[in-house]
Order: sequence, then C-alpha cells, then structure tokens
Amino acid sequence: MHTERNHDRYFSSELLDWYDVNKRDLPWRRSRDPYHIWVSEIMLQQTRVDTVIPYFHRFIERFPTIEALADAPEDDVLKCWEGLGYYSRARNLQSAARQITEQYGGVMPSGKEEVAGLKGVGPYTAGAIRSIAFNIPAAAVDGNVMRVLSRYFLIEDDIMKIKTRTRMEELVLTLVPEGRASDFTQALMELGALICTPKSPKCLVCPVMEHCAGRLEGKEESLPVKTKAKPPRPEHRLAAIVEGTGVHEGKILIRKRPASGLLAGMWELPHIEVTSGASAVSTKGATEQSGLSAVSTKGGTVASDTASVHSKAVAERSEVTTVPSETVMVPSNVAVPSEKAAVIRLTDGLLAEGVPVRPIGHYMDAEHTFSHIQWKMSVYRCVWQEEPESLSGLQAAESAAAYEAGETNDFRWIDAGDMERYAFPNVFIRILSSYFSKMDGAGSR
DNA sequence: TACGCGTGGGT
DNA sequence: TACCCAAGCGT
Repeated sequence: MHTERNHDRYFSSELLDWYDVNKRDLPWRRSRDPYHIWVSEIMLQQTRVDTVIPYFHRFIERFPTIEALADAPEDDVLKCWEGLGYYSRARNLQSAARQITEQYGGVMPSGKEEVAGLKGVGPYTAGAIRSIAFNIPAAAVDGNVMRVLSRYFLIEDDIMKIKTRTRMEELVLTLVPEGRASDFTQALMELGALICTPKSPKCLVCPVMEHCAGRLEGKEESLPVKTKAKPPRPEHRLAAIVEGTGVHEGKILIRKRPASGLLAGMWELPHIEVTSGASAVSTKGATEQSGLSAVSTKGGTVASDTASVHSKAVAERSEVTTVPSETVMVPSNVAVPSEKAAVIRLTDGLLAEGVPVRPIGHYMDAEHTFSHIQWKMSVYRCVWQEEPESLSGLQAAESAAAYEAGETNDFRWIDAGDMERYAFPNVFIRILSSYFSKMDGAGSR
C-alpha cells in the first residue's frame, strides 16, 4: 500500500542518495539564480535537454538579467528563440519579465501567488521555480514526475487529466524531505529522464526498484496511462518567393505574422491556404475542388507533389463534405491544384492580401509537421508586379478585408544577410536557405 | 475539458 | 518509415 510512511521515506531517501551521485552537470544547475532557473524551465517545456542547452547559453548571454529581457525589443527575443518552437513561451517570458520589473523591482518573487501569477508560469513551472530556486517545499509535477509516480505507486489514472496531476501534487508534498525541496524536485525529474524512461525503463539500476509497485506488478511498460494525441490535420499551402525589381532588385519579400495564433510574430514567405477540406465547407469551394479532382482521377494518374499522406485523417475530413463520393474517394494529394491552377490561385490569393505578383515557375515543395497541423507547401518563384491588370476597387476592398481578418501588413524586402535580423519558423528557414544558397552560387559564377 | 501551440530525436 | 514523444500553458 503506497501510503505506508516507511516506503515513502525509503523512496525519498534512496532517490536523493542516487541523485547526489548521478545528477547531470547542466548549465542551469550551476547557480540558483531564480532567473536562470525560470528561463530553463520555460525552455524545457515539451523540449529536450540537449536541444535547450545551446539556446539557454545564448539567451542568458544576450539577456543577462530580468531587466535586460524586459527592455529588449520583442523581435530580438523571438530571434533568440528561433527554432525552439512554441514561440508564445518567448513572448510570455518577456511579458513576465516586464511584470517583474514593474511590480517586484526586477526581483523574482518567491510567493506562491506571485510566481503563479506570472505570464506563462503554470502549476508545474511555479512549483519548479519555488522549489529549485528557493528550496521551498512545492510540487513540480511534469511528465517525468507523473511517469515515475504512476509506476512506483501504481497509479492507473489517465495522466492527461488535470485531476490526476493535482492528486500527484498532493502526493509529492508528502514526500519532500525536510530542507531538500530543491534537490528532491530535480531528483524526481532526473530519475524520469535517465532511469524511469517512457520506453524500456532501466529498472535493474533504479534506486527505488525494490518497492516499485508498477514493476512488482509487471506494469512498468504500460504505465503511465495516457490518452493518445490526435494526428495532425493536413493543410495544403502555396507560398511565393517574390523577387524584387528596381530598388528591390536581388531581394525577396517577407511579411510578419499576426500577433496571436500559430507562429505569432514570426516572419514568413507570403503564402495562401488551398486545402480542399477547408474550401469544401462552402458549396462553391467544393464545386471548384471537384472540378480539379476530376482531372486528376479520370486519367488515373494522381499527381503527387508530396511523399507521405495521413490517409486516415484525410478520410475523416472528407466525410463531412457534401461532395459526391466518387470525387472525394481519392488520396488527399488531389487537393494540390495542378500547376496551372496553382499559379492562378496564388496570383489571385496574394493579390487579395495586397501582394501583386506574377508566378514564373515552381521552385520546390516543403513539408512541415507541427504538433497539430501538417503543412504541405508548394513554393513558386514570382516577380513583383507593381501594376497588375486587374487591380481595382474590388481588390483594394478585399485587401482591406484581409487586413481586418488579422492579416499583417508588415512587409520587408530582404537579402541573404538579412536572415539574421528576422525570426523565421523552421519551414521558411529551409526554403530561404535553399533559395539564397542557390542564388549565391549562380551570382558568383 | 479539450484543444491550439513547434521542433528534433528516438525507435 | 511513421509514429511517439519531451521538464506545459493559455484559453
């Protein structure tokens, strides 16, 4: 029975002894500066230690203090976060730094309410900061801890449920040894990271294997119980590498994304969504799509611009449309318009967003998977067309409507050297790097 | 509550 | 290869 005090003391004391000998030398363990602990905890959310280490060094060097972070331009903070993902973490981190500067004189508070009230600091991070940096007995229950506890105490509740986490927080508080909150929090996570791993846990070298109920029941591999995540939904997009002319000769056009939502505040290539499922919501869109699909299916040759397809997810999406079944019973790649249709859609779509271009050829395809969306992007080289034939009052109205809908109106012309001045999501870094390296090679001959 | 929100490594 | 994930938070 897990509530027996002697087993609890055994667990905590064996765990701490193990940690004292086996803990890794990590950059944020070299001090107890609450700022360092805080930054590391935010970076480590859903992110591996090996990935975080170089980012942590760069971030602390660039923003040495909470006040330095508070005073920096947001674009600088995002640039420092570029490639790390979940960019709201960076924007919330800076927002909280400004909070601390204004409300607490630039000093990280240690009170429960104060810490938990910081932007981007939830129950886990609040507990981590208070226990690790201030040695306060506080629970920091993350995925590691839930895995360790679910196995040791044979807790079979779904760890995706908030109730399970709060229950484990209560359990942790009963386990914290007097005066060693900081080490205990880190030891719990360290055991999860090094020994009590998700797959093939190293029970034979585990310091607490003797009384681990999960292992004794032979359930160490099937714990913790966790509901599966949904597969990402596919989205087809057409992107433009817009080459400038005149004073913008040799440069290409980028734009800033809206201040909220996916990749908020990051820079990108102008692009439009052309997912068939999205347009099929309206009858008009479905009709247009079925026309395109028929071309592909009748010939029996379904053009495939991208390699892999989440066919299961695609099938689910297709069922909600009202398009005739013989039209939708084809793989998702029919959603990719023919090259000719794509050129028209890209021209019209970007014009409606205030970007007049003339596509001059397909450049490359790029696939990028987020946690919840899979972008299948087709990239076209385009030239900026100052005065498109069809530019009219209607176009101006559509452009205004797009802006109202949250589209950004912040555009820049950049060259290869400007890459280091703007923060891009990975998928655009890949495309831009490819483009600029090819242009450099061509230009140097 | 459930979903939106990135990325790269492991198997 | 095609998943599965890894030190969560905001809404």
